[in-house]
Amino acid sequence: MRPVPTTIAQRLTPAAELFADRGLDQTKIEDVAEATGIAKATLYYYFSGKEDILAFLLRDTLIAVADAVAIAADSDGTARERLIAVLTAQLEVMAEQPAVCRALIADLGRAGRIPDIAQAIVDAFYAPVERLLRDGAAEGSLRSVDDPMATAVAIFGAVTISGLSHLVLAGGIAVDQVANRLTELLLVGLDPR
Amino acid sequence: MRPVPTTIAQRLTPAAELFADRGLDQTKIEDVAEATGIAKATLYYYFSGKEDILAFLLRDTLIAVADAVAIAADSDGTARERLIAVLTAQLEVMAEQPAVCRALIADLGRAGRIPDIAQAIVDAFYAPVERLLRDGAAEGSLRSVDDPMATAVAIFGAVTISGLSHLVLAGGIAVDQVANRLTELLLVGLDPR
Amino acid sequence: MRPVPTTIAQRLTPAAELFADRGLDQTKIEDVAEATGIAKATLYYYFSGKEDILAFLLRDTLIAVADAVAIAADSDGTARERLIAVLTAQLEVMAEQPAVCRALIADLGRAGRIPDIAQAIVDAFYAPVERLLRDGAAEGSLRSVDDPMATAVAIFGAVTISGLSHLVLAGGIAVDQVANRLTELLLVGLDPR
Amino acid sequence: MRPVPTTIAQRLTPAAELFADRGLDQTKIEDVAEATGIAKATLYYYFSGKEDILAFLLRDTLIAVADAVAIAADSDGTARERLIAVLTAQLEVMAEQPAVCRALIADLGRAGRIPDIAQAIVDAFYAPVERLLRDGAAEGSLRSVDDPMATAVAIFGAVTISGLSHLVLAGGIAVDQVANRLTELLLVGLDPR
DNA sequence: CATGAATGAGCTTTCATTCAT
DNA sequence: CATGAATGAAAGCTCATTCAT
Repeated sequence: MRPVPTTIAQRLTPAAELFADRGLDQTKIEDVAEATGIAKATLYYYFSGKEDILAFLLRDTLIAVADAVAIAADSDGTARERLIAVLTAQLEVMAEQPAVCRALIADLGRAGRIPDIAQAIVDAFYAPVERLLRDGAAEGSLRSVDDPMATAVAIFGAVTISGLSHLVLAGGIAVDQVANRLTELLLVGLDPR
Repeated sequence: MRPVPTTIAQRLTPAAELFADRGLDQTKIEDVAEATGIAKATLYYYFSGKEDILAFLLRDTLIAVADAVAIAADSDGTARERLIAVLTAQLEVMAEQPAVCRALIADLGRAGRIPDIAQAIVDAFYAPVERLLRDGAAEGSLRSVDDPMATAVAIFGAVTISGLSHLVLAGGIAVDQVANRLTELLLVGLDPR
Repeated sequence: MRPVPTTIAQRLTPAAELFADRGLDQTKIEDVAEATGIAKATLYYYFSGKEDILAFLLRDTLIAVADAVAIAADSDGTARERLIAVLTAQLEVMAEQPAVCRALIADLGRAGRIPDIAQAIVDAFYAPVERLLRDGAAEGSLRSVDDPMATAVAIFGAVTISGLSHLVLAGGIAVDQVANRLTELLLVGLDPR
Repeated sequence: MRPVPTTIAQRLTPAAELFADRGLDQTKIEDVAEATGIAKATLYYYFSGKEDILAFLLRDTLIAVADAVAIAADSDGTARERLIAVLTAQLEVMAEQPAVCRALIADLGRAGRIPDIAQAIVDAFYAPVERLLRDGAAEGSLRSVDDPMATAVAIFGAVTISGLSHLVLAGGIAVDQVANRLTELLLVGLDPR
């Protein structure tokens, strides 16, 4: 693929909306062309097809997530505190990039099949949480769990589906509120104190 | 739609595999015809199209989930105990119908857009959990949460994404193990005791 | 490929005209559809594409040539007489199927690249002539030549290019006249007697 | 068209290969650009399109043929001797410019449709042979034929198809050998002496 | 003079869908 | 009831072509 000029990359945002609303297959390249104002043939000049455009958008956002998460994960404080910061950071990026995130989650199946993207999901969501779970267990700020990766996956599910649900039903994420509730559920649990 | 004869319904299973593997749009009616051994035109005799076939499969499985969940939710014991039973029941059906469940979750976005199916998801997954959260809070077997529906959504995310992850990566779900880990995460939480 | 029904095969003749006039690439499938009255999608139902349609037509005609030539080659008489009969038969089929033959020769390069067709050309044109050259040399009715295959190729060139030239310039072949002249050139030669 | 600088003209040879191998339509301007190292837009600066590039190459070679043939046709000796010299000269140029010649013959149909080129073919191949046939008949060194032009066409067919066949199958032309065989066939004929 | 970037215009191809049998 | 045959409608993708630099 040719390097995508910023002028093109910037105008691509409306495409995410389209992909999120209708799904990849129900979005015609022509729709993307119309929505972005980029000629169909120009899209093909820079991308190999629809899937490549979606992947480009996802990659971009996943890198943003990974960056924000890395900062949160490497901040000061206990692993417990940093875990909260990480979940909040994840929700924050979802709130900022609603369209791409909806597209990502709604099409999880396909996204997972693009190896590039699958790896980026791991890097942005699973790996940092898993590491914090281990760190927390080691330092005593979090309970030790059997299989940190499996737990990270469950947390990913809780966070992203919650986020998606708010995006779809409420049109946006009240990050602090959602983060608080998720934190309470995941840290304190549902057992009565 | 004409009532689907059992002879047809039974041969439809391979279609779920197809939908799960490639997604609805990447699956041609012709593929379904070939995989099931039912002639293309015959499929059109009973269904209005691909989406209708998928909806038929999803509906079937969602009813199975709803039934199993209803039994678990209405069993004896505290709300806490019944919540565990419900999550286990959900995982059990996922383990029994892996293809349909993969299709359901991988295409969550689209599934949510079929109103029929959206309602069935609510009935099978959200509503019973929400009810138990309320019951548990009332009877004291579960901690009271601010927004039971939001919590139910988070739980749905944790359970289904965990289940999906196991289906895809491990090829199946070790129900008891997964249920135990999820129960621990969701009930006990990650805070050190 | 599906077996092509006779109803379809018969209506295909105008396509040969198109291919002959404009060449394969300058002929749109849509043109073929229009000229034959067969819907574009129906053409794709029976053929894998333009090239396949052309190959079908060529194959058909080459078989006709091969048949006519075989009869001529196996008739009574000396090899010399039968060679004349063969050349005449080749011209006769060219005269009967002008469009396909023009398409064949005008696109010799491409035709030669379809292995199927290349073989059919050998069977219909080269092989029988080569055999007669050998037979004639053996029985004494024809002069013995160094490399009968090379001579067969030269004869093929003289015959087909002559035929093509008449088809294009005169709109048809006066078979007897052309055959006589070619026979004289190839048998008697240009040397003064 | 702008006058083509020699620097450009020289680098054009690989294009002939492309045209010969795939045909004009199956060769993209981009392929030509890549094969020659001349930027696509630069090709458009000097030529009006693909066809024009091919015509340029053909014209060049046809002029070479015409020149070589004119020298042979105007040499000393009987018409019979000069005819042999002409055929040899034709084969010689084919041997020297195999790619262009393959492109010319393989696409005879199209080439004939470019008026410029059609005329050049007549000048290079038909006309000189026809003239020699007439001269030979007049001076008695060649048998008189009914229709010298038709005979010239047949000879053109025998020569070019033989040459093409050797180019394609043997990768080159053993000029003297091929010329000898053709001379024998065309002058002496196949009748036993 | 030469060219990288951008695009308009089409064409092939695919598929969901229908219907006569 | 079930289906093979046929097709309308669409869309992805390609490429020749142009221009600003």
